[in-house]
Amino acid sequence: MKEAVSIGLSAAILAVEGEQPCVLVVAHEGLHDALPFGPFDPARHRTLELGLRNWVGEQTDFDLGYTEQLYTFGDKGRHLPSSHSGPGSGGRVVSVGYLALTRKGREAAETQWRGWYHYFPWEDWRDAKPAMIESIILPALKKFVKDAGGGEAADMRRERVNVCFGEGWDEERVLERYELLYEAGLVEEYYRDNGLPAKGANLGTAMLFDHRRILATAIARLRGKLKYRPVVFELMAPAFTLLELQRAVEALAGLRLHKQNFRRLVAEQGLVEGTGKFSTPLRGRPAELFRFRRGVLRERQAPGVRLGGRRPR
Amino acid sequence: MKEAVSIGLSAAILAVEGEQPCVLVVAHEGLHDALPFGPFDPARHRTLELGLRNWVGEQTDFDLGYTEQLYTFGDKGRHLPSSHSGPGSGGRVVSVGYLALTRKGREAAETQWRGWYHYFPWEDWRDAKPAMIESIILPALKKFVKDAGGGEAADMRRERVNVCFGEGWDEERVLERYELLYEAGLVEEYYRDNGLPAKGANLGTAMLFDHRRILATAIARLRGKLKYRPVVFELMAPAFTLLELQRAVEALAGLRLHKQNFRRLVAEQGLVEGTGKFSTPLRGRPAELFRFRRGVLRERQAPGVRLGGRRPR
DNA sequence: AGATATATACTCGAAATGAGTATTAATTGG
DNA sequence: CCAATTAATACTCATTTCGAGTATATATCT
Repeated sequence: MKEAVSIGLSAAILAVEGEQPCVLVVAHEGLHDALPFGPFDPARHRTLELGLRNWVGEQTDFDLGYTEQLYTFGDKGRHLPSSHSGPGSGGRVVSVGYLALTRKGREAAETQWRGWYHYFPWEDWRDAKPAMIESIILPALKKFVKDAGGGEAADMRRERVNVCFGEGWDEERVLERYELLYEAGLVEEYYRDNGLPAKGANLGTAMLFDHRRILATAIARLRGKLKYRPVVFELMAPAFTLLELQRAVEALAGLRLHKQNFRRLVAEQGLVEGTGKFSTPLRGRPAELFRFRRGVLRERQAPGVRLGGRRPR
Repeated sequence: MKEAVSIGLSAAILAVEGEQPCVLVVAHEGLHDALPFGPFDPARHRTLELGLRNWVGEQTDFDLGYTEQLYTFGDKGRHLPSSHSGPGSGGRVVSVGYLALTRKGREAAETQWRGWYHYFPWEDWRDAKPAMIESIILPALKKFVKDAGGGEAADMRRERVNVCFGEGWDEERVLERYELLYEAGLVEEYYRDNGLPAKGANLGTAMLFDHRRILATAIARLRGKLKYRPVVFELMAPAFTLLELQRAVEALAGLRLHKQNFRRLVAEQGLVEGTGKFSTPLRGRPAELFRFRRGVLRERQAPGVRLGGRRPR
């Protein structure tokens, strides 16, 4: 090895508050939002995950509950310009991204929670299909296909556009969509990474380095996992009503669910158990408070909240 | 960063031949089988994956088709003893594992294909539930639970044993099972990594470093992906009969499938299309040859071979 | 011709899924 | 107190999917 390599650990720390899914960001250098990021020090930490937990514990007050490694990025040029490689190091930074789930609490000084649809406004289909898809994204992607100049390259682009934004919204393809918009020059990072002057539509809020890509990976992974592992409960208070649970799932998935079927599912699967206590809502009938039933882990194969969502058009 | 870190890239290169799922290994130092492994040189390679493709191309004759990053391991002490850290480096090795799918071809001199159930004999349920589960694994794990001395620690172990080897075989939990057997001292690597004299049952064939763990991760990922992405076709010849396809899926999943339902599924999903040609088998009625229908990628959300397998007891 | 092996077609009941309607229990404004 | 409103909860129903068969067709081998 001739060039020094250092390892950076980035974490997409996620939470839900009511109907809003959030991510913990640091207002980095006053320029771009960034994910909490720390170096891995092999002298101090036995494993990568322990390194992560260590500096997250130092920088914020969180107890990371569930954590999961996402992906290791080592790109030069693209999302990681070498001029910003990291503190005190001249060489390459390889960054290992993590997903962490937590309950919202008091954050440290420089960090704050932000709704993640600020970064991915096209991903929230709860109220309706986001208008920007028809008005901005699809026309721009049509041009992107055209610019390939016909032939096989154009076919591949057309297929990607269709898979990402065509008929049949697949809520899990968050990363694929972001990568497509990146390549089509629809997000700010594209111009920044390539040293070009910004032009055209810049969709969503940009982030530092490749952090938006890591966040996209995290959301995609979480949306997938939701369906076959009871991960939502990491984000919920110890007791909750079924509607609160549903709203949380909807927030994460970016879709509306059918209420009656949702409760049937959750109940039949044995994911929750009643506490006997009831909520005291401002209006409407009080709902029973439920808690997560740990037993499912033993009993069922894939205990998750399968979401047969409704996709508005 | 005080200590030097180097990045190693390991690849689990998988193929299927008839009924046998294989992995490409190098007979390393005459001691243990190893996965093809190479250093990442940041000076030469723009991305991690390009680095991987580069030296795999050098060491073997393969064109890696589908590749996917699996996991980045940075453990000290455990699977990566620092005395074997890698060529010419004194510090830690962080290893990035990859899954690659290919069609079996002529391999290079030092490499060879081996059936992956040599390393994980408990994972092959095609003929019957492997006898070693009842005769060796479960008794040993029972002792492992007992050794925790009751209380919460024992409960957690019991739950893990139950999830991994209890009622309801989940073919995807390959890594979880391997990790459990490791911790319970049922595989050779446990004794090697901890500098202990080997004792008790050593299940399956051991591999170098943490390579068996990476292979377990690869198999788990592949078994999962099978169901919602048409990855099997990366392993098949351009034309194949439906039974050949089924045998390949069964080999990967380690389960038997219901023939009539399998073809119904594959046909209804539009995963394949007939070529009009027919096989000329040694005995029995000739079967039509099919090819993968690329179109599905556009049309369907999760085009995979959903396997409602039969699990013998 | 008959045995054997495989391909392919079709059936049937059970369970899961998607989309409702109906009813109940609370609050709020008149 | 009554009607409107909001939300919880119960129940229905058609459709699809799934698991497990039976039945029949088309080869080869002896």
